[in-house]
Amino acid sequence: MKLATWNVNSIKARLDAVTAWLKEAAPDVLAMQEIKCVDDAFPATAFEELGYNCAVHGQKTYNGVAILSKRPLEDVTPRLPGGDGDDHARYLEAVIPVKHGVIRVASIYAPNGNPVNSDKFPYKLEWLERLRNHAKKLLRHEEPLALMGDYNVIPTPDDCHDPKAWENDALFQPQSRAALRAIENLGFADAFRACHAETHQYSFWDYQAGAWVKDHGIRIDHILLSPQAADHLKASGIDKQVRGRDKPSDHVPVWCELAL
DNA sequence: ATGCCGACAGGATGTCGA
Repeated sequence: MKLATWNVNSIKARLDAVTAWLKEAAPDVLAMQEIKCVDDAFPATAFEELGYNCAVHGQKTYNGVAILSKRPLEDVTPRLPGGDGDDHARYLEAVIPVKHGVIRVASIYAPNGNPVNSDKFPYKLEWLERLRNHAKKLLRHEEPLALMGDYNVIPTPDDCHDPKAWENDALFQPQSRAALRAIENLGFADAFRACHAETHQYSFWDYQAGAWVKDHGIRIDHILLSPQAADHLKASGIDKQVRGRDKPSDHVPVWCELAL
């Protein structure tokens, strides 16, 4: 089965781009982030017409995550445990039946965290720690699990064009990178990195300063696979051509293929 | 330099993203 994640930067503004990509890429599951709409405004019908079931955890104007799946979505659960008073819609989890058992998937939109000297940065780090705690519990199921989304973390200097340009940014702080590594170190594989040794492969290019034309990107959208999922990993990729189309999101789809 | 672009809410322009 083919799994994908895509920060669409408003599903309302991106509906045509998303349906076009779904038709050509035909993923079994798509985790979306930054849908920027409430549940009732989510264009579920357009996806149902393409054969997808929808699970939505929306929010007005900001954030919002969703999961599309050709197979049924069961045990749909929004929100990470903990974080009293955190009302951001940044996490959605579901269980999907497969041939022999299930796969559990999550759509993740981690906080940006800028500027570093504001309370947004500790919120980012606390959120990633909540994700780590939850991921640790999920691993106890010893089942295929894919934590997919916009982690807002550049893992290494080789995952951006110019590390100097990012050294003061929340996405590249040592604490942010350590928080992502702490999740991976529980036993997750970065699907793209597991399949590709080449560096400077990006999933985001800023709208500003000609970042796309100059290939000044960063790799911040990741698919983390539990051992039971990674054992079936066949391929992974980044559909960067999508960034060159009309009215693009600033992120592109990242996908992986599992023999499940 | 903290903007450049783009989406949103609302009805001008400030907030947010990364």
